[in-house]
Amino acid sequence: MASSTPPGHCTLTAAKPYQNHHLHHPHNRHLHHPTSSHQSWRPPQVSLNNQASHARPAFPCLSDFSGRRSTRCVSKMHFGRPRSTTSRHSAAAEEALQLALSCGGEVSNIDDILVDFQPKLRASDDYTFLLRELGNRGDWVNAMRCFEFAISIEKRRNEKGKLASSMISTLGRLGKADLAKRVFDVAVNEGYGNTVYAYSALISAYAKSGYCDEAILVFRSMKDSGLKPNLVTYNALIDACGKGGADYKRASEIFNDMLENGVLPDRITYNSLLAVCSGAGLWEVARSLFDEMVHRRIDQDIYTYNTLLDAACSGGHIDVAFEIMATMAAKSVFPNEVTYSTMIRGCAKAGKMDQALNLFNEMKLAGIKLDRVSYNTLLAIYASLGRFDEAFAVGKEMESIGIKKDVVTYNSLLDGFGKQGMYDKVKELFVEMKRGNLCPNLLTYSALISSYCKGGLYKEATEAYTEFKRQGLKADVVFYSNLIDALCKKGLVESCALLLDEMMRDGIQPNVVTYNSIINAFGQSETVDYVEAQIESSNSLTYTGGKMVVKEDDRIIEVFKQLACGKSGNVKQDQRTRKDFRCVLGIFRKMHEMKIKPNVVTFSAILNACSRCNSFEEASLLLEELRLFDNQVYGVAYGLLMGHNEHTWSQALSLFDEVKRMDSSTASAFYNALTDMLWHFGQKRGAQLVVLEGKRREVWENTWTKSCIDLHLMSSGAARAMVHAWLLNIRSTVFEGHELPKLLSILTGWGKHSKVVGDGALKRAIEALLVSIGAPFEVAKCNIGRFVSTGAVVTAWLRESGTLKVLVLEDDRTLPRARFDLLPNLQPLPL
DNA sequence: TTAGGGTTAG
Repeated sequence: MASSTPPGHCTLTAAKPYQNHHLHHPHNRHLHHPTSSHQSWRPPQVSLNNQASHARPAFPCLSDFSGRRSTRCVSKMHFGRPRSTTSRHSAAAEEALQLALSCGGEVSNIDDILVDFQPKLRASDDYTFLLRELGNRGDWVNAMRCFEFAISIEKRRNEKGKLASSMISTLGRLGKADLAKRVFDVAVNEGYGNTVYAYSALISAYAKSGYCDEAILVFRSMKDSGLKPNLVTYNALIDACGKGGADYKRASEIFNDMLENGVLPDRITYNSLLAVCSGAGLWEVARSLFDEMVHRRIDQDIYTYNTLLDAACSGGHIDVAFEIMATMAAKSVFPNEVTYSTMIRGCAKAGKMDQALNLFNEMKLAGIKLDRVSYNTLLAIYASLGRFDEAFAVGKEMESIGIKKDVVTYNSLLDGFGKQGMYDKVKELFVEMKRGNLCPNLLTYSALISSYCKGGLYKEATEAYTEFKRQGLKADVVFYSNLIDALCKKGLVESCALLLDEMMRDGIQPNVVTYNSIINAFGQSETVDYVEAQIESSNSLTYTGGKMVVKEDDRIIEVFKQLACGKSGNVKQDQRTRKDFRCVLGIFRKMHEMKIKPNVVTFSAILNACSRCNSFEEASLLLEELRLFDNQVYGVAYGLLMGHNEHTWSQALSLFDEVKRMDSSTASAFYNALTDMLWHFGQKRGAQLVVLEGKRREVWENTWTKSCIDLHLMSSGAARAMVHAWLLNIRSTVFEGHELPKLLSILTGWGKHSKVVGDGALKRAIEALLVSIGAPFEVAKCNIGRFVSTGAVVTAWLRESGTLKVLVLEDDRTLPRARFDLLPNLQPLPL
């Protein structure tokens, strides 16, 4: 029977792609000890060690069945969020600011204003106000000018220190961490920067730019200087752990350090810890922290809730997120525009577009004004769906209320048009955004270059990449993964191997997404020779966490040039299967070596590669070998493939329990891949059992009624197994003496959900199946994605003597003999 | 000192 808890030896966690740790006992064990002091509490612990403390299974379990589908990194941050301050500035400072703002940001003007106002401005308060306000408007040049002027006239060390801290934090908010460091260094050298405030501001500046290592170094040097970190310092440092790669282990170490040093955590500490969990995909830990906050009587605020909701949405728990959102008002924390855009994005990611759009209406009804991000979120949803008219309408509405399209708006549009293969439109928009003086960022170039590669426009890709480098932008793991995926989808695995090599040379560690893209390319690739050699030879290039080999030339340009010339090797068709599978194993080994945990997507990718392979021996050998890495996951796939029903099924149910915790699209991809593989190799009964288990667990929404079966979210194997099950189900209705509905429908869609838009592969597979079993259905006149029949015709067919035989599925292999009597879930289908 | 934009399966 299905168990609600995973087996003891199984550690399926929800960690971010670049995290390799396992999480032990995520639930906070201190919740039941109300008398324990802060010092006795520790945040839920994470271990970097893969070895669980409890008994080891016969085979290790190394997969990370993370349901997390996206990551957050600092490049997404929009800098310069205005800061609300309780200012102690004078009316003269206000006047000076207005004057500075009205004269267009010329440096000479600000100098004149500063000189003119000098007699009226009051020490650090007024200058702090001026430089902060200028900074809030993005004008860091004049803010610096103002700071330097104030420092030059100020004699008191204390006041100079205040100015320096303000300048550092202002630069930090603007993402100018390097400049902030320069200000800090000068301040320390000149004897006014050695304060907790200056150090904390610099830590925060590094945090905002995602430089966690640097923030920690500053923290250490602060301690070395004899300064005692305070609450703000610790909070900023924990924040750095979130923004610099969602490192929960580090965050919890800092938290412990904080407690040991007698600094009590506050609401912001918890909010920052929650943000780390959200970024790391540690939903359960986030929930424990939230409970801990309640228990500790630390008030929750809108940040707490919004971060918690983000963690829930990112973990695929959109229903839980709605439940939490519904409790907010009772705590006098009212959803704001951030709450809504978080939830809307969560819905959109989970494929619940109707709910996402409903939330927009709800937001308007609640009188919450849509802001820049809300509009961009809505626009991105439409753009991602290829609904460009609606996306542009949102853009217009946004502009009509005075919010200009920004770089995020354009990034969404570029991405959307790129995904639809509308490359001319991509080019046009890129020109338009530059004409509007918008500065393309890493995300812009990532979308642009990947789109061009997808479209085979390598000349354009080269140009865009050259421009990207010229801007001084640095590629990150997502940039590379996106590019690698685009090339993999074209079957250019050779080029991907080069890029993989290049990114490691550049000191960027590939993550599970990078490798999953490469695995996905197998079986549909043009060539595998080269990648195999690369995977083997890149042993010496294993990432060590620091800077790696200094790059001599740019291999990305080289790759594009080769592609533009049409140079990509080919391997004879008959050599592919064997090599492909050896390669998948090689990649798996490499991931293991690099401590990159395969996840559920890896599993689906491998099974899909098996489904593209015509050799049962090769596929079973691969799965058998993969059991050495993770027996729970690959043991189930292997067992079902081999027809080992007895123990496999109970293992499978445990695995399905794990999958149940993930979001619906992740879960359905898993079931789709598994059933496809089983169907492909003739394990049709097994495929049907899996698909029915998926149905029982509501993996696909509203799969069937008596009159209709909806297959549009299924793979062809899953759909075919499901059609058999449905027909057997309605057959039992007929034999029980009930009438079938007048009209029966089989929905396949027309390929909207397939990788190739309009491909219709599912429809063709179902059509062939219906023909082969003689089912009397035909394509509906008004909907090419629907097969229809009348109840009477289908009843007559179901009553025919030969129908039952064609509907009941068998496995090609059943070793040993299945013992259905022991397993209630394996009861034969109702006949 | 804390919250909402980009990559894999489908």
